[in-house]
Amino acid sequence: MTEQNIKVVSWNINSIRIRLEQLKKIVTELNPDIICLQETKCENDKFPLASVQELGYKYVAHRGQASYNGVAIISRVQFKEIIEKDFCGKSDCRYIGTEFNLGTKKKSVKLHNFYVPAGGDEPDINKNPKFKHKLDFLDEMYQHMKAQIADDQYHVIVGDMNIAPHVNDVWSHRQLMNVVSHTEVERSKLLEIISKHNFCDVLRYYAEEDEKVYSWWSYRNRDWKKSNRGRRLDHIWITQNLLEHYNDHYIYQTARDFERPSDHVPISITLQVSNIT
DNA sequence: ATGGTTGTTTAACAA
Repeated sequence: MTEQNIKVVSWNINSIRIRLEQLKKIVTELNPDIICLQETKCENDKFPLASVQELGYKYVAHRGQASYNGVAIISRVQFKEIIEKDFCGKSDCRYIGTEFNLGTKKKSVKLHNFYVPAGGDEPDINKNPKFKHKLDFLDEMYQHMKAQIADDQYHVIVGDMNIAPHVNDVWSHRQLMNVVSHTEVERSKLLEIISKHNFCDVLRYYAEEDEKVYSWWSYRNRDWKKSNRGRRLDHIWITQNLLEHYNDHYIYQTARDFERPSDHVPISITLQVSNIT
């Protein structure tokens, strides 16, 4: 971290244990102060804490379960509190938050890291309980963030939301409108969380309206770059009071070409925190 | 219209 800026990366790592070398590369290339990870697929006692700390991230908050899900926030900057919450009555480790004190006045900035359920294949709550879980999760996410922002502090919300809300967040709106991640009901629920809480959807806000923005490319395409059938499933949202502190953002598309890559690429935001008062 | 791949864990399951 410079004294001026703080860089936060969000990445669905799809197993932290097999991609530690890639995490190291991302640290070298992007030099983030804080990294939010999803799909760590790693139980708490198997979390590679020492390796992460050797990369320079002394402060670690993580919640994981075997085989599936799991989230982590690793940081060079000390946080003063960890926020843990279960959603939908399940202990499936899809959320973790941390509270920092930043800027000259040591103002509270809360960072929220989400891994929204993918929702299965069939976009019908009567046939597919995983899709119902996804919609229920979004409702609870709405309420959780409503309670969180009641303190009128600074909030950064990141994660794999598993929803591409805008028409140009997918390679073909027409072909994906009945595909889970881009159905009307999911898109409107996600957009409602953003708009009703007055968040800024950073990656879309700083793009042209007709510009395609992707963070994920399926493993099931032979050549992801050639077919370029991407979706913007990963998000960074900030409260309006942080918009004036926005410095930069980045989608690290190069990571999709790593050897044995995750299907998601890291996204980042840089905030100028020195003048937070 | 269908199938395509990956990770965890070892036959499915989830993404």
